[in-house]
Amino acid sequence: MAQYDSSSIEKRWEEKWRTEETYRFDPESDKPVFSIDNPPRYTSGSLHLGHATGYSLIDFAARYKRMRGYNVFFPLCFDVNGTPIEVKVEKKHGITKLDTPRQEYRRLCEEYANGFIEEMTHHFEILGESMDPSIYYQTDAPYYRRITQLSFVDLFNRGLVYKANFPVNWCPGCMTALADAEVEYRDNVNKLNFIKFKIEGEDGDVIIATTRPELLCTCKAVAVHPDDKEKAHLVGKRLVAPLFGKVVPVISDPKVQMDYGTGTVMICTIGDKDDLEWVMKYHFEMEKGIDERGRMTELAGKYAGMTVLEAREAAIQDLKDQGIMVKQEDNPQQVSICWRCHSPIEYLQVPQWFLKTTDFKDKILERAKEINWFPEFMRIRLEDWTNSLEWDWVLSRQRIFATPIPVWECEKCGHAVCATKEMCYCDPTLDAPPVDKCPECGGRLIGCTDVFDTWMDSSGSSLYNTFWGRDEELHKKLFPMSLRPQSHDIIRTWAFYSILRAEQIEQSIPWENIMIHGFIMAPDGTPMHSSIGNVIDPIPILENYGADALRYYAATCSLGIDHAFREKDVVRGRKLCNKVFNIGQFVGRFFEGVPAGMPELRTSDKWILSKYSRVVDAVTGYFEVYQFDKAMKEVETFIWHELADNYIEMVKGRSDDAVKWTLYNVFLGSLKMLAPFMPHVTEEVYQDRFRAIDGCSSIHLTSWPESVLVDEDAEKAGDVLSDVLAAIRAWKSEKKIPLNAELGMVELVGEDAKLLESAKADIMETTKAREVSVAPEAELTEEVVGVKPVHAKLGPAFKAQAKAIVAAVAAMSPADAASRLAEGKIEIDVDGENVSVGAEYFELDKRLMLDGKAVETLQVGNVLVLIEQ
RNA sequence: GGGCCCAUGGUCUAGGGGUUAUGACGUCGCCCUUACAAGGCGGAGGUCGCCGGUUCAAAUCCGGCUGGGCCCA
Repeated sequence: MAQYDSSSIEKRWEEKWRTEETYRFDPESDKPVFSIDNPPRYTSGSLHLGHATGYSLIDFAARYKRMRGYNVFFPLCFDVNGTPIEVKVEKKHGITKLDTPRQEYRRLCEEYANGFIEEMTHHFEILGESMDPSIYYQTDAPYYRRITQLSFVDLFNRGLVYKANFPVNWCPGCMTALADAEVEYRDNVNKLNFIKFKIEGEDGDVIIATTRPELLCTCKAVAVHPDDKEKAHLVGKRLVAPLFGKVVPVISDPKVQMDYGTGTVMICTIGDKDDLEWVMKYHFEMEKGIDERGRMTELAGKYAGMTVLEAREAAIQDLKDQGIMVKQEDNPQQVSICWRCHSPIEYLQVPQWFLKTTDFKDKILERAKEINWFPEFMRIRLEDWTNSLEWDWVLSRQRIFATPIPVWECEKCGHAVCATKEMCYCDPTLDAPPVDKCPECGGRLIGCTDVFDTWMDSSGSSLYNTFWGRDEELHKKLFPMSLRPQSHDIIRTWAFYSILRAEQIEQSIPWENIMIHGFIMAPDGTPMHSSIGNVIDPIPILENYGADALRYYAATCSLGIDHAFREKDVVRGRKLCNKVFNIGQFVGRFFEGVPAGMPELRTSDKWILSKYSRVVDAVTGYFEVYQFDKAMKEVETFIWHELADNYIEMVKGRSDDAVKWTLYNVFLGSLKMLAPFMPHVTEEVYQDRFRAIDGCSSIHLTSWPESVLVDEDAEKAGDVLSDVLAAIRAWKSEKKIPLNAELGMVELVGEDAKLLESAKADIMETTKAREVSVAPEAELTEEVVGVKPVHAKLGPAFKAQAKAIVAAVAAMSPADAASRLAEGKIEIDVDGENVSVGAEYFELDKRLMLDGKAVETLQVGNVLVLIEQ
């Protein structure tokens, strides 16, 4: 009759937790701290199923640690920075950053992003996440940006920051650098030009294919594939590029596509993404053939001043005129264009700020080893990434909605003056520099308009969270943090940069542990994309099934790998809520007058307590290594199948102290183990059934359960008992006898039957038998019905002969084999060799027989159950 | 193309050399039993992606292939 109604119940407890500040981190407390470097949620608005799952996994750890007595630091936080918001704001208001005053542009971005925060905070609440608003932060706030700037000042003063040229996506139409997110693609067909390069010092020439002959003026090399035997002789030679007469080497590189064009490609600075990669890989000197306006530079000689397209046409004409053009082919390609003005994008070198990173590779690898990775293999990804680094971190971005780089530069000599620590937070486009004039040449200082890569902000979260730069004492106490939770796609960014920053600022790891979860896929296992239209909105799922049910699904997602969404698991979660709720409804009546200390227990009580104790140990172990899926399964199986299906079914009719005490403790402990996963339903049951006795204001403020007793004899007896009861239930089911129908006598015979001597009352109550007896063995005859080889012993002892031994024994009748084994060993002929195999290599399946009795018989392990109806 | 990971009944999943391969959902049959029919009991359903190798023994270890996921500044 009773059903668990998630919607009203969840809301009630969420409100209580909020108003009572149940999850508040206490900076004054003496308890050990467990701090979580929670991923600040990006303020994009809608809640994604992946977020719902990811943050629930983190919450499991937070709640578990709280119950283990830790002062848990789990901040509510938001990431409010960067290009995606700029792009959305420009679309929403129909503006561009070029035609909007800087401050106004920032204000619109802030307004837009902040507009989501209330709703997103609400999302966390209805998911039951135990984040603490008292340690709230958002990454666009001056108090957060100050930390980014402070750390930069430190790095700047230590000489770890420098300025150099670096290629960026550049839009000649808008005259601005573009983030990758601002680049769009368009299908296009242009000409692939086959042109002749002379081999230096030889007759003969080589034909290369290029779509960008205007860039011959920046040609750096010609590349062929290492497997290309026809062209192998060219490698190491030098070619003379036409039009400009540049002499360039021939190199071999596996990135060359042998079947494209002639399989010989020219590398320029910089025509396309492949060029970019080669330039970075081989450290070619970068020559600037195209300027910021999209016109050819002086390097292009007679083409200087022309637009790229004009220069290309002119170059093609000249190549044709000189007889260097062999042929032209149509070439379908994707061209990168600006999302604002649709101009083709060029890779252009512009001055950028760098943070020294490659010098720290070894340190980062060392730190990565000091951190515990869950799962372990994720560290390999970080190591591979670190080892593959070819250049330093480009810190600067030519954007607006981010943390300003606190630097002023001399307009005459370019000397850079950094802000003092006291000045931070500051905005050099508004604030005055720390000195009036350039200390080098006395020139005017101009505020830097560049901002930081937002990873500079994000990677400082472990510093911000531990009060670095704000409260030295607290920082000492809190740093490094305990846990970084994150997804696997941002190992090379968030995890990597966080480790780098902690090393550079604190010569330390940022956190002791890192737990990395996978992605939630669409039900068919493919990624969810709004463009495909297969995105699942978690809100209706929350409304239909409740947060605890969705969290149950999250718990089934093992760490490190991707999971297709399974609504069926959410349904299962709801059923588990209902089950737990109903157990609560039912067992409450046992709790009147629960004895304080452990009373005299029956075997069945010891059995469930012993099982329970093992489950507590197993679940605790799984939580310690963030294996929530295994912890969940262990708790669920125990509550549902051992506690409810077996023990409660068995003790329904009892009301003694032993059953009261056992049920109270086992169910309370089980609820507590479930509480991190399903905070609402466990709170409901706790408040309704346990609070008056246990006395805590919330189950989430109680302490984690401990094992009570381990009694192997009771467990064995209990296992036999539950097998016997299950067999009798199954037998009734098969005979179409109602389960609650009375039975005459149940007699138990055999080797293990005596274990059940103390459980006779339980059997009587559960099976409704009028009498239960345990019979002596004498009345039985024993028959061997099977002789099973023990492979684990046989294999190592007999190696290659094992197979023949197994076959020979299988060929004998079980009775025959058993009678030979009864004498100690069996003689077997293996390829003419007489092998003697001892009885210890076999197990016997026995059947116990009672002749001439008109009863139903059930064989349960070594126990023969006789039933008189 | 490179690195890491994944592939197990109809579907999803556990298991990482040694009895009869785990569980959920679905499916079939039975049961209103002093909480829960959103429940209980029982059954059917698997060449553990493919091909090789190591081993007395491979779902499990190794190599290759196929398909999928994330990342590659």
